Order: sequence, then C-alpha cells, then structure tokens
Amino acid sequence: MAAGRLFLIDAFGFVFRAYHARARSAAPMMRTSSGQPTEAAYIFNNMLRKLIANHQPEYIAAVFESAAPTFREREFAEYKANRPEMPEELASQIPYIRRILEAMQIPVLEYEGYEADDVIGAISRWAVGQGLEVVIVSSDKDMLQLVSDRVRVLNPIKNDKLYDPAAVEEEMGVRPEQIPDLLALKGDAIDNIPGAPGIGEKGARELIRRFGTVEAALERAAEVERRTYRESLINNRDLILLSKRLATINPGAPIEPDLDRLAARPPDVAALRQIYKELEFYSLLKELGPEEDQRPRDYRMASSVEEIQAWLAAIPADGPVAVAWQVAPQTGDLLTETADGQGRLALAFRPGEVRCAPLAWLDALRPWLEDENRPKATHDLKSFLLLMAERGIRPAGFRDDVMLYAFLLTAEPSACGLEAIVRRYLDRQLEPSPEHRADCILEAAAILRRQVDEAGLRQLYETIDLPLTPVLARMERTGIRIDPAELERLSALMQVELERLTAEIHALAGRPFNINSPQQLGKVLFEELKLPAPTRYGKGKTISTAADVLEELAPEHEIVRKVLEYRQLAKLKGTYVDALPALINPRTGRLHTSFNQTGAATGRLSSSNPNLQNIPIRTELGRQIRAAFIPREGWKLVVADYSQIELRLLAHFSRCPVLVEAFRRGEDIHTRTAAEVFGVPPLMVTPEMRRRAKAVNFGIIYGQTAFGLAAQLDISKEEAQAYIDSYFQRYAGVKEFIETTIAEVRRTGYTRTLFGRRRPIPDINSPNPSLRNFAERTAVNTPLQGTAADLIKLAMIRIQSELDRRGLRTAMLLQVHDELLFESPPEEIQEVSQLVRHEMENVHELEVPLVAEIGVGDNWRDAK
DNA sequence: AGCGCCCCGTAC
DNA sequence: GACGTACGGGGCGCTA
Repeated sequence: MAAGRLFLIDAFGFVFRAYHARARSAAPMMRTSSGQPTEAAYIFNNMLRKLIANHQPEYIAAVFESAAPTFREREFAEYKANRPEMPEELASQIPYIRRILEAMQIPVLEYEGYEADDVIGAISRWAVGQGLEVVIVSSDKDMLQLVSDRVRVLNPIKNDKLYDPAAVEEEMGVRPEQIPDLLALKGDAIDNIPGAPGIGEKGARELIRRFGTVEAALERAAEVERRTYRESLINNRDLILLSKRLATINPGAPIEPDLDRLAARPPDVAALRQIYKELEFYSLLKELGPEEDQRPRDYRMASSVEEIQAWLAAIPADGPVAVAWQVAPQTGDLLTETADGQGRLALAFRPGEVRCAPLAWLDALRPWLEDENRPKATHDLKSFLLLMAERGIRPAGFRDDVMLYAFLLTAEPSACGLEAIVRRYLDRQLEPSPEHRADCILEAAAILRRQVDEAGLRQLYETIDLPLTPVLARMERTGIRIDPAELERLSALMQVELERLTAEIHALAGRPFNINSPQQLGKVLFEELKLPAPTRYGKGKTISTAADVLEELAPEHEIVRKVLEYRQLAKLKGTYVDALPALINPRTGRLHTSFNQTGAATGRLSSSNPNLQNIPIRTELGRQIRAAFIPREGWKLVVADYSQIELRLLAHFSRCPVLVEAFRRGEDIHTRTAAEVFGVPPLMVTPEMRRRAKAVNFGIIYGQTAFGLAAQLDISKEEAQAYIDSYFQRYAGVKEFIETTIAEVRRTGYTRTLFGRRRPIPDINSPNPSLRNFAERTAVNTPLQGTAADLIKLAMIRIQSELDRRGLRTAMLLQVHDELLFESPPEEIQEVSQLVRHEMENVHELEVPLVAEIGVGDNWRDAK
C-alpha cells in the first residue's frame, strides 16, 4: 500500500475561470512585447507554485479535457453548449501551460472520451484504493460530489479553501453525494444542465434535504406542499433524471495510471527559465536565480577541410547547422576579410560546439553549402547570400533566418539584430566572434522556430519572407545605373543658384547667417525681421521654420520665398545630386542599395545606402534627378505601379458598397469621393473638389483628424470636420471597418494583415489619450499598408521565378512600396510588361480588382 | 572627432 | 496632440 496525498489539478477548469475572471475586468490583458497573451499562463504558473510550496504534495498530476466527444455530449447535445468556444487569446496559451507543467515535472493525464471530471473521479477512486489521500484542486462545484473521508477538494481561487464532507454540507446544504441531486433540480447554467423549471437554489436544497435523492423526491412529489415545486417535479421527470445523469461524475472509467509516474519531482529549472524568458516573466526569472552561463564551449578552428567534412557528415542531416561570419565590430556590416587575413566562417553543430573554416576553404564547402537538403540557420540570410555570391557560391537549404523570425514575432526593427535577439530570447550577452554568433544563432533558431509555429506565422515565413530574401539579394547585386555626368551638370547649376540665393537672403537679413540652421533662421525671421511668429514649436523650444509654416509667411516677405527655394535646392543637392554619384560602386559602375526586410514595422521594405525609395518626383527639379536613373546601354526601364492599392484594400476589408462598386467600375476614386462628399454628380466635380477629396481619402488611411485635414487643406476645422462626417455617411462601411479594427486590436493586442503578418500595438489600451490615439491610427493603417506590402512581395517572388523559368534577361532593380522597376532588353519588353502586369494584378483574389500600370522609357522619369 | 538627437524634407 | 511608414543631411550639443 502506498501512502501520501495525490493532488489532482483540474487544469482546464482552473484556466477557464482564471481567464474569465480577468477578461471581465477592465485592465488590459498581460502580454509579451510581441503581443502573445500570457496572463492565463502566469496565473496558472503561480497557482502551481503556491500549491507546491504550501502543500508539498507527495504525488501530483494535472488532468486535461480530451478533445473527443464524451458520453454527456452524446446523450445531450446541448450539454456545455453555453460554454463559449475557447477564445484565441486563451487557446494560444495552452501550449505554454503544458510546457510549464512539463518543466515543473508534473505529469499530464488526459484520456480520450472522458471529461476531466470523470477522469478525476476515476483516479480518485483508484488512488483511494491504493491507500492514498486525494486532494482535488478545482474551483468547480461539481467536484464537491467526490469529497469523502479520503478525498478533499481544494479551491485555489477561494483562497485555498479545503473541503471535507462537513465543509461541503455547510456550504452547499447537502452531503457530497447529494450534489448531483441538487444540480439536477436547480440546474447549472455553465454546463447547461437544464434542471427543473421553477425550482431554484433554495427549493432544490430544501427538497433534497427532505427526500434525500431526486428519485425519492419524484416518487413522493405528491407530498410537496408548494404547487410550483410539485408540478415541476411531476411534469419534468425525464428532464430531471437526465440532468442528474449529466451532473453525476462517473468514476467508473477504467483508468489506472502508473503510480510512480505521479510522484512529485523537483522542477527542471533550465526548462522553466526558458519558458519564463519566452513569456517575459521577468520577476519569476529573477526568483530562479542567476543562470550559470559557463556552459562548456568547444569552439575550434578546423585543422583541415577533411575535418570539417567529417563533422558535417557526422551530424544528423535533419538538424540545422548555424552559419555565421565576421561582421564589423561597430556597424555589424559584413566583413569579407579581416585585417589579420583570418576571415572565417563559423558552423555551429550542437550547442556549444562550433567549427570554423577559413574563407579560403569555401570551395571545399561548396557541395554542403549548395545542398538544399542540408538545413542551415543564419541571422540575416541576405547578407550571407551576397557574401557567397561574391565567391560564386549559391547557398541552398536555408531553413531558419532568426532575423526574419524575430521580425515576424515582434514587427520591431530594433528587435531583429542578433544582439537584441540574444538578449531577449537567450537572456545572454552576444560576443562578436563568429563562433559565438553561430552558437547563439543555433540556439535562438530552435526557440524562434517554435514560437513562429505557435503564433501561426509559419506559412507567411515560408511563402513570403524567406523566398523574398534571395530575390532581394539579386536586386541588390544587380544594382541600377545612373548618369553621373548628368548629376554633375545639375549639381553645378544648383551650386550657382544656391550661391545667388545665399547672397540675396543675407542681404535681405542684413547680415550673414547659416540658412541651414533652423535656429539661426528662426532668429532672423521672427526676432530680427519681426515676421509674425506662428504658435508652432518643435520638440525643442525653437519656433518651427518648416515649409508649411514658411508657406504661410511667404506673402509677408521676399526673404521667406527665397529661403523656401534655397531649402529645396539644398535638400535635393545634398541628399541626391551630390550624394548618389559618390555611392557608385567602382567595380560595377552602378548604385547598389540595401533592401531591409526588417526595417518597417508594417512589413514594408526599407532601402538604405542609398535610400532609393525616396527619389524625388513631385517637383520639376526632382524629376530631373529621377531622369538620371537609366537602363544599361540599349535597354529600357520598365516601371509597374499598383494603382491606389491601399484604397483598394480599404474597399476589400470594409466591403463598403460605394467604394467596392467604384473600383469594380474602374472609376477615378478621388472624383468619386468628391462626388459623394460634396453631393454632386461626378461630372460636376471640379479639380479643387477632387484635390480635397484626395486629401480626405489619404487622411482616412492615415487616421487623420479634422485638425490635420484642416491644416493640410488650409480650411477651417469645422469645414474639415464636415468633409469627414460627410465621408463617413457616404462610406458607412469604412467607418465600421475602422471601428471593428480598433475593437479587435483592443481585444487581441495586435493587428494582422490579410496574410497574417502581425504587429503588436501595446498602447491601444493606454490611459494616455495621446498614445492611445496614435495606437488607434496605427491599428487602422497597418493592415492596409502591411497587406499592400505582402501583396507586392508575393508578386516579386512570382515575377522573379517566372523571369527565371522563361530564361529572360530582364532584371528586377527596385521596389518602391507599390512600384517595381525593371530593366529589359528591347526584345523582352512586350513579354515582360505582360508578365509583370499579370503577376501583379492576379497576385491574390480580392473584392475589387487590382490594377497595375506599366510604363517604359529611357529613364525612370519618362518610364512613369 | 564621434555620437545622438532634433529639425526638416524626400518618397509611398 | 492633431497623418501612417521609412532614410538621411545638416546643425548642434555632449563627451572624449
């Protein structure tokens, strides 16, 4: 005979109650920084800790509900029908709860076809037979029927109240074995046990105390004085008996667990630490104490190619090998060679086990690098592809890019560097050596891979983010041609103009000063020349001299007009005309930007060194700069633009009939909006009305307020508000979309694009109205901007694959959010135009058509 | 001299 | 406080 107490935890019951208790409260739910709800896991974890600390069980197990239908559901379809589907915020925490149990070494019991109640009943009976005492950890009243002299119920929600038979009788008014009878009469709303109509809590207790059982009460119903009770008993006999069967825990299940498995064991602290890190339970992490990080390290430079190959051959082919290379210490830029000539690749096989190879050995590693069946992990795959491409190697088999994983999970550019990943997910400090980088990548890959899977982001990763990487690498490598002579010509012209303007401005100011300095300029304009100072201030304390402020002042003084002209020239010259030629790669003679896949929280790409996504187009001078972007000799540039993609997505998401119809009929959307907002037929829409409607349309996408629209259009706030009201009246579906989107983000904590890309919006429930408003605008804008980004990325992947499949020489050069730029040999232009248009327009079926406009020309300006 | 922040302006 | 997402140049103040 065994001795001791067996604690049986009603896991789902507890989790449900804990969750719903919190869900009802107004406070925002607890989440990780990436938006994963964690509160139920936190409460459950603390309940377990408290339980173990206070009671020190000899035996313990957690009982889970099985997914298969139980006898109650077979007998009574409505059973538990009142219980809502488990909400996503709770369901997503169940895997963590199971892992917490695993880490605490608490066995989980679940048996197909039995509810947790029945499993607990059966195990209790079995355990008592084994000589154990049983403590059922549950806050469910049903459980009280199992209480006996050897079985107790412990309610962790009710301050660990422990129920013995006397306590049950005191609280419920009946003995434990009479609980099903009680419930059979009074019913149970949560489990949808019907009960006897007309008999409530008090009546049920009175009847059961008097007659002992439901059966006896039915038998002797005639004796009941109170008419409603008497008639309810007589008229609902079958319902009452069914209710009793539903309420009765059936302990007859043939369940006999292995007692040794249920013996309490100390927690696996390392596993627990890992989960706490993932869930960002920092206070709990602290309680676990400092981690001994001095894990054994076996970092070695391989002594021969053969040794590396032997290593590679020895590891199981299904586990990934992490690859790292040298990066510049400060910038993180990839280094092809180090000062000491010791450029090397590091390969991590198992935690703590890393082998390095000099770059000179790459040829020997080529078969492994190019073998798509040898899985690899990296941080920043694109850089690695570029590094290898320089050496004529085309690596394959990339499975995990922890940079992309981190981005999918957090949508935070600053969380995607390896340093940030190691700090956040491994809770360690990154050392710069490639060995340590590879070691960390291997470890982080396992964690992030799992989180990506659990967050439902796997498909997005495999269909968009990962396959886009080699496409971008190729675009960067191809680069784009510019005409430096043309830019130098422009630069000289602009220089002359700037010098003239400088002299004129200084003369008007009565003294020389630095026009580039907002501080000095403000002093000249508002203090010395006493121009009417606007109320607007910058984040510092200087009066704003921004263009829109100066525009207002332009009629007041000649100097303001000249400053505006100076500013434009200085900006374009400094940022583009002079900067771009200096960045031409001498080897290729072309400009090679970097596309950052983790640079924009919405999922857009960003471009840097140089940024080729903000080349001017609005002014004539700007267009001259754009004209300096040219194709290679004898080729053409082909430009493909999505038309109004974000407004089309707004139509798709909102299904707003007016908007949807306008796009289906191929109308000019700004004219249509003008007609709606101003209440005139489309033919009566003036250019000014269209301009204003266009501002309203964009304002909607960005969550603009009346204040902002008024400033933008230089109209009164009231007039702007009238436009917005009129808009929402005509486009009621859009209004509803905005409201439901915000409501959903409030509930879930993050936005999702059409393809499931998420962005946590933690401030959505902030008490600070400014933060909250900003969060709301972000919540509305991100699914539009992010879905547009997903769509064009998908189109890029398909276009590149189609270009390759057809053996075309056309090269994709740039992406500018809703636009793709190609260079084509003349004989391919027709085919490529068609191909590109087809892939862009058919990238995904929406409520409205997607339209791509194609242009061809000898430079970027003329191709549009 | 180098870094970081601010203002400002370019793109979509 | 007031329009979403970026990058980058120049000024300027801080630190070295």
